[in-house]
Amino acid sequence: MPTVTDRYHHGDLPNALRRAAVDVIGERGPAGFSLREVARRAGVSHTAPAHHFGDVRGLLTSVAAEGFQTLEATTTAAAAEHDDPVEQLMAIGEAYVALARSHAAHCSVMFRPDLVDQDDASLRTCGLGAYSVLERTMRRVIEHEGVDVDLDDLTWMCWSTMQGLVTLEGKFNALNELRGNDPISTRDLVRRFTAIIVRGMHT
Amino acid sequence: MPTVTDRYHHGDLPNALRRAAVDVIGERGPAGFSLREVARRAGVSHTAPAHHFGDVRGLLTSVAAEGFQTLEATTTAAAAEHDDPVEQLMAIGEAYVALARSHAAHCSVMFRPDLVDQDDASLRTCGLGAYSVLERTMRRVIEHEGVDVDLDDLTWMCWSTMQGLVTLEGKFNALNELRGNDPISTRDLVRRFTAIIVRGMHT
DNA sequence: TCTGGATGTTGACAGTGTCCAGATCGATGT
DNA sequence: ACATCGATCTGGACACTGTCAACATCCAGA
Repeated sequence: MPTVTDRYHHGDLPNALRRAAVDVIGERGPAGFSLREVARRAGVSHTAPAHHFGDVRGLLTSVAAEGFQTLEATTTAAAAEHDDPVEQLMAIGEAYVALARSHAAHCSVMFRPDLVDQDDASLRTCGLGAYSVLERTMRRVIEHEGVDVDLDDLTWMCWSTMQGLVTLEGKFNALNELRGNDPISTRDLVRRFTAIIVRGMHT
Repeated sequence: MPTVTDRYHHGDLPNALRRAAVDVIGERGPAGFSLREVARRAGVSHTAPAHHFGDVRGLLTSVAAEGFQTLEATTTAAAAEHDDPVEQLMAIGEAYVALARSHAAHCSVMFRPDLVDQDDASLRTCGLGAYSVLERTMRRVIEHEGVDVDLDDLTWMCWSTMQGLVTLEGKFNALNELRGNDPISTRDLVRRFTAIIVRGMHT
């Protein structure tokens, strides 16, 4: 009985290619990405990906969109475990930095305009979905704190801080080690940063 | 009389290669970078760069280090134009986002572990130099505000927020446009984010 | 002066993305 | 049942890439 990979028509090649792409990026980084290597791992000819994604950029765009989808899913789930809005905000932050670890390949592509088609409709939709989770929570935080501040400002500041933390984490740890300090928990850092934002929104 | 580029020995090839590399990255993005194209623009054979930078990673590492150097220089100059520590902090933030525009090529490489040798000694030195400018100013802010908070925490939060702002700026503007809002000045955003951090450091 | 090391060149090799023509399959209509 | 057509996949080709080895050129110090 032929398995699904033996057949001329793969069956679900797009998903298989996405998984292979994530593996390759995870091992070699986005710079070492190779479309042919991806095809090889999916057990398919080197031109097969083009029929589904057009272009290397198309495949990476699809990976990025998948990243935003799981970001929306995990942050939604994390927020749902708390009632207090501030705790929800912290949980979202923790989920964000956790995702940067568990899905490093996706995250290393999501904000890279040179690798991804920023105008792709599904990418924009998925990005917006992830944003609205944070925005919804931030709205509740603002109400809970009873302050009068711009929702978009706060939402973007929160996202910026988390994203910056993720990209600078390496340098942060390097400096910490250089100075002989104890290693710092990124989760704790997220909580302290979030606390500063919440306090700082009061006039 | 032969110009410097006519001679067998270029004279200052490393700098010429760095400049060419910055041009290429600026036009094609870090993903479209090509060592041969850089050599072509410098008017030199395709293997010449190897003698100065070893491989492509070496050249990009050098570009990144240069980026940190000019970051240190511009933030230092920006801070020197004010006396009030909080104003200095804001000026540093403005200089940071300005650098992301004026030196987009450098910035698109500085925090990319897959493109750059993070263990390179000169890169680490330059990165530390840029960090210490922000740290010095943040120390003054903390004293000025008379609060008792961890200096490293605040410094990294400030850097994270600025860095996140720069990488998310595109998505931010896209959403803003989608909702039909007026375009937002990134400089104003930096000032508001900084103000939140300064307020939030009070217990 | 000559000699060694730094600097730059040429040629080669495997690997890459994309285009093109063709092969194979599955669903659809008769 | 069967022909057909579009979707899916293959193989070959092309220009381009990074790196290696062997060679050429030049400068500086013994």
